Amino acid sequence: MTHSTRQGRRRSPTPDELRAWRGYIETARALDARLTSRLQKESGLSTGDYTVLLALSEADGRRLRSSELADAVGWERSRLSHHLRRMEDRGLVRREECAVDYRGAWVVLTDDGAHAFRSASVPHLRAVRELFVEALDPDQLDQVAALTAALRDRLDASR
Amino acid sequence: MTHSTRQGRRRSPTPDELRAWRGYIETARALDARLTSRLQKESGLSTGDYTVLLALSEADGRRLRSSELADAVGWERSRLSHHLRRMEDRGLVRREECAVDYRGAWVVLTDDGAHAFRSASVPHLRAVRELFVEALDPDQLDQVAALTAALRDRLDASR
DNA sequence: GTCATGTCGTTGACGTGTCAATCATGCGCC
DNA sequence: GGCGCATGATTGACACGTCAACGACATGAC
Repeated sequence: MTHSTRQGRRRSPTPDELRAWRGYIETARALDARLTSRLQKESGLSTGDYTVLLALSEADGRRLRSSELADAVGWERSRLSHHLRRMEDRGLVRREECAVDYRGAWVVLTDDGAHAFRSASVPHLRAVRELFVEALDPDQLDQVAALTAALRDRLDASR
Repeated sequence: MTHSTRQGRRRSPTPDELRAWRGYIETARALDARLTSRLQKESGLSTGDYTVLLALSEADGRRLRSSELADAVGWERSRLSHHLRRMEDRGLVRREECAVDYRGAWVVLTDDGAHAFRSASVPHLRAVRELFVEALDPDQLDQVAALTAALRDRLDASR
């Protein structure tokens, strides 16, 4: 497929550029929704649950301080706090007092949480492979990596 | 950048493949969040509002049936209904009875809605250009189009 | 010690998204 | 006309995300 000639810097995106943009963002959203739905059906977990459980599984003693966990998954504290409350209600994690700094708290992976993560992991990775990895050829996978790096650079540069 | 050799079909994604996946989905989410935040600050609209207003602006008589609008923006009816209630509360759209089919309803763009859309449009398109179009070179824009088409095909095929 | 200030984490309010249930109307069929 | 079913749209319940405000503790200056 070819592209329109580029316009001046002040112009609005061309129709082709807008199509690329819409395709990009809508496909990502659709993929995300599908993965979320499969994970939910197969394991009763959300992608947020999965992300948190993965980080805790890899942590020393299967526990992290709340702020460490927030950094590990790249979430805001408030978002994490809300999510942990829901996960704690379902018995996936547990909060414990932190004797070193009484402002803080440990987030501990429970046995139920560890089990849920193990059960979810294989079908989830299979879904990632089926819907993303296998949809692209090796060159395209490299292109994705380059593209996302470029987009992320621009995003970071303009923050 | 090079990629690992591909593994058998049953294997989990390789670390490189997982990195590509995470990069893809997280970059898309970050971009989406940034665009949403800019649109909100500059115009007081959400991306959902913008999508709805765009579809209505282009419609004959600046009005669409609820179901036509749902198709135009690719949303579930329920989602659209919730969103329209909030937009109606803010005076951006109005619902009218449909005399042809009393089950249905017209969704009508109000003058306030049209004005909000016009004000939002230029800064929003500028943001898309700055954060997406200009971050990529022309080849990469073509690659995005091809990539998303491949991903979407796979998504549709496995539905 | 105490006061100001910063950090850790939670909470409430609210916008957003999904799912299942519901309600009313249209429509074909007898 | 009346019955059954499909369709248009809304609703309620709940999960999720952001923002701003807050309470509790830590820390350094004095």
